[in-house]
Amino acid sequence: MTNTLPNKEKRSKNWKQNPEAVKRDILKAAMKVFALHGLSGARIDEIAAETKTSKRMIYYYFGDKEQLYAQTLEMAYATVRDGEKKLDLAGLPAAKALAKLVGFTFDHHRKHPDFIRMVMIENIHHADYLLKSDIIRNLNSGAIENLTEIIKRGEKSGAFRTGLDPISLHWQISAMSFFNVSNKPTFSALFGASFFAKDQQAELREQIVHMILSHTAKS
Amino acid sequence: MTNTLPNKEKRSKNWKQNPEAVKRDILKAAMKVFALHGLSGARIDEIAAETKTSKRMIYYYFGDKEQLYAQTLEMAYATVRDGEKKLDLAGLPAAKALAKLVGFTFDHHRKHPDFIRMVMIENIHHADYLLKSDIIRNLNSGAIENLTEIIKRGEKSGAFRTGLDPISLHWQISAMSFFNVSNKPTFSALFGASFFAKDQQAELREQIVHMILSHTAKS
DNA sequence: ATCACTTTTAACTAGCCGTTACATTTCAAA
DNA sequence: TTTGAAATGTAACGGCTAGTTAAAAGTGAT
Repeated sequence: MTNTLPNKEKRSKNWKQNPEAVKRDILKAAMKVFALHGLSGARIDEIAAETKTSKRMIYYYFGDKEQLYAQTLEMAYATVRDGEKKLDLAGLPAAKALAKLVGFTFDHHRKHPDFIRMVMIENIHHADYLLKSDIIRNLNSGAIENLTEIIKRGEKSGAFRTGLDPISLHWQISAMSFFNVSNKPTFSALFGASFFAKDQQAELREQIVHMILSHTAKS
Repeated sequence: MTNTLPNKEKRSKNWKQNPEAVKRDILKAAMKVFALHGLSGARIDEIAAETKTSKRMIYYYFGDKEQLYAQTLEMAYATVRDGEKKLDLAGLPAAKALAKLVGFTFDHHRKHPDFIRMVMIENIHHADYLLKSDIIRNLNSGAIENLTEIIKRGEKSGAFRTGLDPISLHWQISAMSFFNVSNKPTFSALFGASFFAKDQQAELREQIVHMILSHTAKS
């Protein structure tokens, strides 16, 4: 090991060669193709064709297909969780905060179908790659902390019934928001695509908010 | 076309060669492997190894991998929908009937993870194969008819609020029952496997029944 | 004995992952 | 300014996997 390695942070400032950008470009292309075809269905050549660079560079930076997939999954979680940070619930009373959170989650999932599909694929693979990633597990504690805080406020103010479990609540919100995107193809094939049209989705959104709120409200 | 075809029903009685049994055997093996690895991830050799017969017979009876997958999907839907027919809601008042239906669906999905995984896989493929299958589409009208009937009774008796949509209701029940199985790997990787332990699942089941009932009840 | 249906054995072939050879460019450091 | 490591491009290839098929033999009704 030589200790005269150039400082990567400094160097990247004025470089035209930009390894980080190339990596991002590859990950973006990989996300597109993996989300479309799954891990085994995706072709490295197709991913390469979607990049500005070449297949050669994929192996140069990521080693093999599985490692590329693993890092793509990490990126997918990171970007989506990053978007969730923009939600600010601080000033609101508990019920309002929860309503906003549910609605936001519903919208957010709809806006990120590729992320949903990555999670679907990961479930097909029994979460093998997620389990290997320390990064992803750390990202997801935030969602629960948010809910824990809201529940606490709601119990104290008397708006919520007692004994609510943040993980169960998160599960319920996730289930309906996730299913709405993940199962759109089969559901609309069986019961009609109109269910996923704009106005029907707006109504569904309100129903879900209502379901969660009436479930958490003091009876 | 020769009209001297032997009567297949009669023939199968004393035959040792039994094409129907071979096909069923293949479909069963295919279901196992497709559900485990997906369409592109599944290996014909692995499917063949799971059968009592050989790889060649798969092609003899099913043509190619895609047709085998398509028929496996049809079988998956058929068996599961068949199991649902055992549910009898005739004598019950609407609210009781709905509660029973929700609980049953939750249990039924849990009992058929391979079916759930086939549907997940089909969603990854944008329901391409489901759309080609007339058989499957016809199978699924039953679920909606059941709900329509329950809603009608509930509205008439005053137990339910008016304006309930059977498809929305079916969506809500499906979402939570489906997600519970489909996303078990990632969810338990992120938030702990204890959530899927026996007692916690029983509690979740009750919560879901409660959510649906309080949502349909007259406010 | 015939003939369609069924089954076995074994091979073929295409595609795709992964690798490598080789040349060139970029930029920091000596 | 020379040196050298890191980064990129082009192009080809090799090996193995896995889907598919050829050919021939077996089975059983008529």
